[in-house]
Amino acid sequence: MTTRWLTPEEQRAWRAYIAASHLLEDAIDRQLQQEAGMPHLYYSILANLSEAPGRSLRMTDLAESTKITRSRLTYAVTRLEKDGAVRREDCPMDKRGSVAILTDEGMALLERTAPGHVGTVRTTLFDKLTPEQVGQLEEICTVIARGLEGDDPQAAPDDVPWRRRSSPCAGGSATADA
Amino acid sequence: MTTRWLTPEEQRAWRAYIAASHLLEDAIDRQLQQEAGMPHLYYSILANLSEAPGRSLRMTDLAESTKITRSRLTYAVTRLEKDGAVRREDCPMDKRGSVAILTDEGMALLERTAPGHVGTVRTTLFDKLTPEQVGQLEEICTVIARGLEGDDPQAAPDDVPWRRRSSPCAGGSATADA
DNA sequence: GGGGCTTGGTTCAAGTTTGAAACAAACCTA
DNA sequence: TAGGTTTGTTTCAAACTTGAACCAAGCCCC
Repeated sequence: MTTRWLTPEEQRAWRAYIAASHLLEDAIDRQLQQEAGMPHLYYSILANLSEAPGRSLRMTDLAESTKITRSRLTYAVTRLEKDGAVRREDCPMDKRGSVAILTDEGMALLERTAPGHVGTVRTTLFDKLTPEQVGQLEEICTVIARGLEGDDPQAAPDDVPWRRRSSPCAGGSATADA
Repeated sequence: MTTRWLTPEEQRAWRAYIAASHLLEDAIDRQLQQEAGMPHLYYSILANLSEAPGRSLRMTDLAESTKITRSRLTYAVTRLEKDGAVRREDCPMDKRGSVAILTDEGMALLERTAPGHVGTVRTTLFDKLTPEQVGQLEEICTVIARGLEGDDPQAAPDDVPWRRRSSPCAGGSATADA
């Protein structure tokens, strides 16, 4: 089949998207690097942990919830562990597994830096959008994400339409990415 | 001033955005790495060059148009030069400057791999959106990007509202990022 | 016409990401 | 229950990114 090129509208949208996502990620990374001493991804890892029951999550679940690869997560958690923001424990239910746990120090860091982060997200993003646009953005992103979720490149064409996973190691807590 | 946290709608939008942008970038990077042997950014650099007059652009202009730092670009162009996709020349008008030029080989690579890339952008993004959503996405991203454009962190508070730059070294050509 | 500031680009070290391989524990299943 | 496969995680080397220097070349202006 001959390529269906992008329409002019699609091209404009695509370019705008690329520009916005680069600039936005840069701005947020810079702000967090300055005030929290870590890039956005690392902050998100802490934020995700803070919302999980017991402020802890198995590595694979954490990778899934932050949308990153397991090896990237391993590296990140290793560093966060050195920083004292996270601690690793063996998973009691599954000897293969390990669990990342947000330490009190990590929680404190999060609480201390959350206002600045939210501020940046606000001024760079939400303050620029109307409430309708916020809704539109959510819809658009949700659709895209759904289409790509658990999109293991090596899954057979009409394989596994269902999705797995759920945490074993328990608790109860709060405080978000932004 | 006490922090204005994100509303529930904003939180949902923000999370969806983070997820979508990670997943999308990953999918596109994987596809391009496979079929073009380079990550998305590098492909974009070639695409940007292909559309510039003379298929060439000064480093700073290229960095500006791809929304990346100069040092990142230097590294990328060095690699693309090794690959034979790009060539560097001294800028005749300004002895400090250097110009990146898309080689015929680079152009051929682009033409060969563009269909696959467009295909991915289509199936992961545009096929999932209604025409209205494409328009909304463009608007949203344009606003965000405008707000962040040339956002040198070290620019004085109410400094330089105007923007500079324009290419010196000339020509004429085509073929887009997607 | 020689300082002093700005601009265009590169370099370097430290940090991060990638993807493939390695491992070990868990899960079949005959 | 041994053997084979899958799953959870880490490891390793190679590639990439970051930010702070650095080095010229242009600019300004007295």
